Amino acid sequence: MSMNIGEAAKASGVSAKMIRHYESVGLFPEAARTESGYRQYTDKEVSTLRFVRQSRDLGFSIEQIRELLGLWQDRKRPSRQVRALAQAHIEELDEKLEELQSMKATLEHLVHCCHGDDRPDCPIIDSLAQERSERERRPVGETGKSRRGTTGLRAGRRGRATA
Amino acid sequence: MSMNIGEAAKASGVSAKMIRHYESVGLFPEAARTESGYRQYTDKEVSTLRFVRQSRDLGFSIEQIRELLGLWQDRKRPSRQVRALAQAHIEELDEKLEELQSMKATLEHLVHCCHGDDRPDCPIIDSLAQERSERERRPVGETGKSRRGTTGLRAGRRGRATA
DNA sequence: GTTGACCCTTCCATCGTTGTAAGGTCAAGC
DNA sequence: GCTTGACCTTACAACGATGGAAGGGTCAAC
Repeated sequence: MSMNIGEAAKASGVSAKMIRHYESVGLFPEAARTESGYRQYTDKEVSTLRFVRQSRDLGFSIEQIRELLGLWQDRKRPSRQVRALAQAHIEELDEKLEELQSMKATLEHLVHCCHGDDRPDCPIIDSLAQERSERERRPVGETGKSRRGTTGLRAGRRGRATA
Repeated sequence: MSMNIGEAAKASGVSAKMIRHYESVGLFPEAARTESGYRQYTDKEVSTLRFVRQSRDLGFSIEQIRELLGLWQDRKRPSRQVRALAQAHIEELDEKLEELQSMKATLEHLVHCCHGDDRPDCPIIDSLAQERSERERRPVGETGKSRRGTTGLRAGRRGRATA
């Protein structure tokens, strides 16, 4: 019924490290402690940890999970809110997917063009070295606010892969 | 022919900030300086910056770009090497794509199941709260080395999204 | 009473990029 | 000459989620 952090980690699938981290950023209320300072977890808290883990597995951010937890614990939540959150996340995923797919398509095209032998001639290198007109890059700061990257590969992207 | 960092940034599409950063991590030789310490760039260096930028746009990491730059500057490189680098990167992209697509599919299924109205009943929340057997999660540390996450969404993932 | 498995906190690293702070330089206008 | 503003400099912190290590305390078994 009551367990140390290691056991809670095993039972929930969230590492002890991350349990402490979630507590420190307030995703979790501080756990009860024994006299010697060990954190103690109940089955209920393990369930919450499991909820967090499932959400992480679906790619939700900490902030989104904070909202999801709130909705979960609110028995009167309108399911519309949950659905909207999920829908918004799908759209984020779509943006990332698009960007990755665009990169992949460009790379595949280039790889296809490159004979890949002992000769130095290489369209991949040539393409990377090639100048591109301003028009081929999305202008910087077009929205006024610097748009965050969407792939997670990198922050602050503003271009689009082109062959 | 010779310009300050701001102009080089504009001409290459790499921010002044990042130019300094690339220099500091040794992706670049240190730029020449004026008496007062301002960095000076030639057109040739701007070309290199442009090369870096194009590579970043295709999602190559700094280390990969380091290799690409080496190959670019080696006029005798075998195109095979460039192609292998690109191919490897495509495979990385594929891993990320798969993970994101898996998340998206799960979310879409859940969103589809949720009526999304004023009622609190919500299969999305239910699914997140649901316990999953150990078998449904990839065991931790299966390869001996903790495998790095592939999405960039998060580090150290070990699970797979399931509906 | 020692050993080993666990727990504690704090700091550091990753990755690429942006932001901020606190200052120096330079060219133009007055 | 002096101010102004745009530019440059460095150094530091932040993001996001996680892992790792250092340096210590606790607990149960032997």
